Formats: sequence, structure tokens, C-alpha cells
Amino acid sequence: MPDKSVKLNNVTIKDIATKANVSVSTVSRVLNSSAPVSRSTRKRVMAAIEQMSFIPNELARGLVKRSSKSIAFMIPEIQNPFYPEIIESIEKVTSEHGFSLSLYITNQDPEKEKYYLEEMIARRISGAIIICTSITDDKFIKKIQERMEILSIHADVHNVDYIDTAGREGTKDVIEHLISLGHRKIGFIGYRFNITALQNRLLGYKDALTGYGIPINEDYIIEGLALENPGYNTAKKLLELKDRPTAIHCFNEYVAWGAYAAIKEAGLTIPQDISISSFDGLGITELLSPSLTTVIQPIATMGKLACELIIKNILNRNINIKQSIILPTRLVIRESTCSPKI
Amino acid sequence: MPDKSVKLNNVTIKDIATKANVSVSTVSRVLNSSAPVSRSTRKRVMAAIEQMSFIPNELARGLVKRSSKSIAFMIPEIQNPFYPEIIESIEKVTSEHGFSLSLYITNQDPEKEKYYLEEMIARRISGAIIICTSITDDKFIKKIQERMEILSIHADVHNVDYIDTAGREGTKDVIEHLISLGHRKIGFIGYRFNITALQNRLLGYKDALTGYGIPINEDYIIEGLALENPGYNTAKKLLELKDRPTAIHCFNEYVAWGAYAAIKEAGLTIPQDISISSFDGLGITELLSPSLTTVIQPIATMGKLACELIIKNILNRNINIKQSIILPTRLVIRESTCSPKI
DNA sequence: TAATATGATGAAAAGGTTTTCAAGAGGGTA
DNA sequence: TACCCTCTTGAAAACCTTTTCATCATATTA
Repeated sequence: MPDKSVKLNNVTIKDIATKANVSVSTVSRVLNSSAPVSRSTRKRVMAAIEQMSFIPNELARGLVKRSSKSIAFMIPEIQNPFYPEIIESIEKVTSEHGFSLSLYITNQDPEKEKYYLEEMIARRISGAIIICTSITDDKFIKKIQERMEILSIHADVHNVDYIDTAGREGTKDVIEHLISLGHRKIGFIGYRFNITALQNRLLGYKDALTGYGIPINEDYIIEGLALENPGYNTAKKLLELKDRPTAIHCFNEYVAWGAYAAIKEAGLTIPQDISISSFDGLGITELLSPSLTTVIQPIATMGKLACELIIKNILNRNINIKQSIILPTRLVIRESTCSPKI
Repeated sequence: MPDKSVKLNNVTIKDIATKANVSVSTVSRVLNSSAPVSRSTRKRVMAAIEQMSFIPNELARGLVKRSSKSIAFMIPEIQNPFYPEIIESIEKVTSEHGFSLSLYITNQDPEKEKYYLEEMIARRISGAIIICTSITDDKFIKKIQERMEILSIHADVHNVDYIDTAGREGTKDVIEHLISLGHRKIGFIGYRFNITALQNRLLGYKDALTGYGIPINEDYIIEGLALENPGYNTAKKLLELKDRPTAIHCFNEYVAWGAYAAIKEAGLTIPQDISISSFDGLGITELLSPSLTTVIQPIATMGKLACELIIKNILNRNINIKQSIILPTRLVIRESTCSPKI
């Protein structure tokens, strides 16, 4: 039987020092190039490291440095393909800078969010990027901030660095597009989480309608979605309305997919029978058919900026002023929207 | 201007000891319930902890415990929705057991894979789950194994715990289904990464054809896919063949989506003009239309088992025998397959 | 030549825990 | 009364680094 047994080989900086016949301080200097070391000693030390395949203990390092050189990303869920996409962009930056990336999935449970943030502090995580958080307890956040950098995406938290995309304006744009096509009965499908981004985009929806003097029909707006198959179930409901909308805008593309399924199942055709629009610009959505009219938010850029900013703050903890960055969106008109049937 | 300035408040076990008028050892005992402490002292200590909002330093803890109580998950990519799905199941288990989860994305670059594994050791990660690895260097793996638990998914690495699903059998099943419908010209679309799982499922494809005496047409098999839009581009190529297949099996569902797009773009209908089948059973795929005939592999179970097994091994490092678990798959016939036109 | 700067190195403290060992206080038993 | 146990606690070592301070040798400057 194959035996994967183990002898815990733990060579330390001390062993290297002994082998290279120098002090541990010198080894440390070689390791970190933190002070000049003569060419010959350096060579000896390097050789010892190589021979003993020494790997420095980051735990000990972090202990004295008071930081673990790692970033946490706290997300409500991961099934929505928006998250993998932004994770990818964040991971790229962390790995470039020698930070590791920890993932925390909260299901947007505020208790869990708080618990995780404290856990991050325990682990001396250097900084946390939180997205779509539901925490509103400013005092708590302030306490956390005393111990760790935080940056929030898609939710404007008091005194916390903030990155978002122009959800209100972007949504207004696409709704105006629908209106310009002749739609007056426009549905709005929200999302399972009650996040500020949702409220924000909903405002854009109302802006557009109001701007054109179209009364807001609350029956057309569905905010809190079911846990399973969000989008699918909601779209179904909208389709069952006596005076059903001729167009539906979906808060995000994950929801739009569900709507697509529901509409096809009902035997209706997009866009002839009903127009669909959405918000996100996910790579994967480009495979949808008919292609989806959507508001593209620069997801990768958002992740990249967020991560770069938090790393900058970590490396240079004296930047004390809250930063806010709102990135522009871009409407892309594709096949899923057209004028309503007369 | 809002000022988020900081005074690094770092209360330690020592401060608690002073405040509660006990020794640090006693505080530690309270913290870990590692030894009996009298009711009254415990109370005083707890009060001090509460009052000073003390959070123990996991770095220091990990240093003496020689482990950071964290699991790493190393994946080649994250765009394929298979990964979020398995991440979710793993995160559930890690968080239940008080482990944190670190994510490493390798793009299946063997150098990066090695680099990351060493980084994990530096960080005293307790265990690494690796999936679809391309590392074949047994010596290297053995060295890693001396320092950290490893478990491999979808790739059988020498002497490393191994979890997989029955890709060969599952693929054979679905190909036989296509054959039974009357298909003889069956394409196979692979994936962008050259992983053992791919070779494995390809064997199942060949098993089925051979079993029915159908000659294997190499033109119908495409293994190495382009980086962008895998599936889409490949399906296009297959459609352009003079004698094009009447059915296409896709290695995974991410690829199948691309194939759907290509086929619709070519003005063909699924399944009347061409049947499509795949492998995965992703939740998100249920939204595809027409619904996809697929081989369901128990992704969440796989992640859960993997994580539970590695945690068991971490907690109990004397299990020295390689474990292999192969989970069964299940064919689900839906709308995307039918008999070929005569 | 004397004073000073620079380069190379080591010793020891610090970072915050857990763990081992030792010891004191009571209670019970012979 | 003398001895042994158990319960509770503290002191100190260990975990593995980085960093500060000090020392010595050599090179530079006045």
C-alpha cells in the first residue's frame, strides 16, 4: 500500500545560520536585502538555503511585522458569475504584489459578516475588500478600521474607501433606451440581496420613467427575490400579470438569465414579445441568445482599482482621507430589445 | 474632510492578564479551555477580554501550533462556473471547522503551481486542495507533502489523496445515448487545459464508439482549445467540416454554452439539426435553452468530501495511506438531444 | 596623523501565543 | 499529625523571525 507518511522537516533560519557559519541576523539580511552583506557571506548563506531547501516561516515574519501580507475578499455569494469575474481581477493584483487572497462568503448575513471581520483581524489580514455588505453599524466598522484597512465595493459605508460604478445613471440610460423604443410598461427585477447597489439602480429606473412622465407602477417592480432561481421565478410572476410589461429590465445579468428561461418557457420570444435589458457586462453573458442589451460596468477595472488602492493604503497607512471612486458605465444595445408590438 | 485615521490598538493576552490580575498562562487556559480554571478567575478574565475587546493573534498562535488553521484551494481558472460551484461547497466546510480559505489561481502554469505550493508552506497553510493540476514532478510533490497535507481533485497524482468523478464511465453513458438515438457522426469538444480529466473522459467517448463498432474520426475530436471563447470557436470549426457531425459532445458545460452560441449563430437548431450533450450538471446551466442533456457529476459532494477528508488528515496526521474516492455520475436526458435527421 | 564615516557582523530584544514544569493550597486518609 | 491527591495558578521556555544596538575593521577626510 502506498504510504504517504511524514517526517516534519522544519529547517529554520537558525539552521541556515549554523550551516553558513554566520549569525541569524545576517541570514535575515540576506533574505530581505534589508542591509548590506558582503558578497562572500551572501554566497555562503544562499548556498545553505538552497541545500537545505529552507522556506521562511511567514507566520513568524508576520508576527514581528504585525501583518500577514494577505488580503481578504468578503462576498455575499459566489454563484452569480459577477463574483468570479471580480475575484479574478483581484487575485491578479494580490499575486502580483506578493499578497495572498482569502475568501469569505457571507450569504449577506450581518452576523456572519461581523464574525468574519473579527476573524480577519485575528489573522492579521492586512486589508479587507468587502462587497455589497449589509453592515450599517458605523461604530463596529470604526473599531475594525482601527486594526485593518477596509475598502467597500457597491456599498457606501461611512468613512470607508468606496468604489462603485454609476448604477443610477447606467440604469437610467438603458431605461431611456427602452422608452425611446416605445415601451411604457417596463418591469424591474431586483435581486435576492437588499444591497445599496439595488436601491441605487432602482433610482435610475425611476429617474428615467419620471423624466418621461411615465407613472411608476409598483406591480412592475419586484425587489426581494427568492433564494433559488432568482430571475426565473420573478419573471414568471411578471408574465402572469393581467397587464404585463412589454419590457423587463433586470438588476443584473444573473437574473436576466433566469428571465430568459422563464420567457422561453412561456412560449414568448425575445425581443418580439418582450424586451429584456440588464446590467453587468459579464463575459459569459455574451453567449446568451438572443444577445443581451445591457449596461456594461467595468468589473475587472473595479476589482483592480480596489485592490491596488487597498494595497497602497496598507503600504502607506497615513492616508487618512476617505476615497470614493465611481466608474462610468456604458450602454450596449444588442438583440434583446426592440419596439413593442402595437 | 472625513478622516479615517488610525491608532493601532493592540491589546494582547498580557494586557488581559494584568487587568484580570492573573498570569498569561491562565488567560490562555481560559481562551482555549485547555485546562481547568476556577469559576471566579474565569469570570474575571472573560470580563477583561470583553472590556478590552481583545482578539487573540492567530499569527502567534499559529507560530507555536505550527499551523495556521487555513486551507488553500488552487484552481487553474475561475471563469468556468464549475469553479465557483465547488468553491462554495469547500468554503462551507472550511468555515464550519474554523479554517480560513485561501484561493490561488494558476492558469495551469506549472511554474506558478509550484511557486504557490511553496508559498503555502511558507504561510503554514494546513492543507491544500489542488484541482486539475499539471504538476507531474513526483519528487517535488513528495517534498511538499512532507510539510503540508495535499489532496487532488480531477487529477491522479502519485501518492496524493485523490477525489474524482467517474468521467470515463459517465462520458461513455452519454455517448451511448447519442448512439442509441441513431448518431454515428459524433464530435468531441475538449477544453483549454490539458488535464487528466479530459483524457479520461475522452477515453469514455472512444469506449462507446468502439463498443458499437463505430470508427473513430480524429477530425471530430478537438482537444486543445483557444483561450477565449472556448467552445464557441471550436464548435464553429466542427460545423464547417464537409461531413459535419450530427451530434457534439462537450467536455464540460462551459464549453457547451459556447457551442450553443455558435450553433445558433450558424442558423441551426438544437436538437433538430444537431444534438448537443455535455458533462457537469452546473446549477446555472439549467437556464440554458433548450435544456441540456448532460452527465451530472456531484460537484458539491466532491468539494465537501475533499474538504472534510483533508481536514480529517490535518487533525490526525498519522493516516498514511493514500485514499482515492471516485464518485458516480448520472446521465440526464433533456431537450438538446434527439435522433438525427434522415 | 587623528578623527570620522562606512561596511560587515553578532547579540539580544521584541512580537504574542501555547505548553511544560513547578509549586502552593486545601482536603482526605492512615 | 504526617502524607498524598487534586485543584489552581505562575514562571519560563519555545515557536521563528525582524530589528535595534553595539562592535570592530576598514576607508575616507581634514
